Amino acid sequence: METANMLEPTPLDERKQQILKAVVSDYTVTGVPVGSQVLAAKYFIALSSATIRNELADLVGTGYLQQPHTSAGRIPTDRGYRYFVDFLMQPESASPGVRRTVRQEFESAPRSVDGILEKAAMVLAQVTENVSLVTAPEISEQRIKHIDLVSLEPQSALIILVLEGNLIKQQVVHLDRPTSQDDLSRMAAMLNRKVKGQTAEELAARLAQLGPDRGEQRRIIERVIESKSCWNCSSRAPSWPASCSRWRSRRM
DNA sequence: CATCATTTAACAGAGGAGGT
DNA sequence: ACCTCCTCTGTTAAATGATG
Repeated sequence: METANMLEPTPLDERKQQILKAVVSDYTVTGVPVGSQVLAAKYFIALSSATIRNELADLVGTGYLQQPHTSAGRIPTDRGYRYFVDFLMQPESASPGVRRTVRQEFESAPRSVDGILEKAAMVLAQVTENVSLVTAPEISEQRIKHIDLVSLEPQSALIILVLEGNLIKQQVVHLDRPTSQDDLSRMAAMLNRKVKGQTAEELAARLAQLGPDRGEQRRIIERVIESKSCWNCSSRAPSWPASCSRWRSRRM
């Protein structure tokens, strides 16, 4: 993976896009590096191989293609495949049969996140006839949109955490002393000012800066970090459940 | 008409495959 | 190991087309 190049796609003009598309298509079928003459003969009859070589050299320069050795054709890089999938590949619409299967399966799916993930993996494997892996979003990397604190009992409160993408997490926190809803609301307002837009990592750094005298605040921030680190852990005993890691998938 | 950008053909060199 | 053949590349000068 060329991580440095994967960050931002370099814009390509129409012809470079068509050449990249042809290289990826041809290479995925033949498995051999694609040369300028092959491209000129099969895909770009109106262009000379020399013109295509110039374009290929530019595509190598921008990191979309690579050359195994000096006298070989070009093969797509990870970045090239990424660009192909994101911008050049024509998505195929699902057949009526597949649509029917998906609809039926999800109508009977459990309502829990875990159940939905499991059902998604099963349906994907069924319709593609391939092994499938599904994972929940990486919540720990998502930023906080809003925090709310609701009094449950004098010494316990519910933390409601709204994350990017409108994901909502809830956690119960035990308080050192009886605290009114007014106090919790003030604390929530203060927390929103301080932690809004932060990730779990940034939150942990802020936690380290808090003095020992900020007991309640510290406890709440700790709970927020715990909430963000797990997709569907229980509100009383936060832990990473085995089922969370069982389904992992990545975009291509 | 001059200038600039693009495209093309031709050439030399690099590297792989196969034969001896 | 060496040679030959083939394929492919990069470079360069010339041709072509667009623009002011």
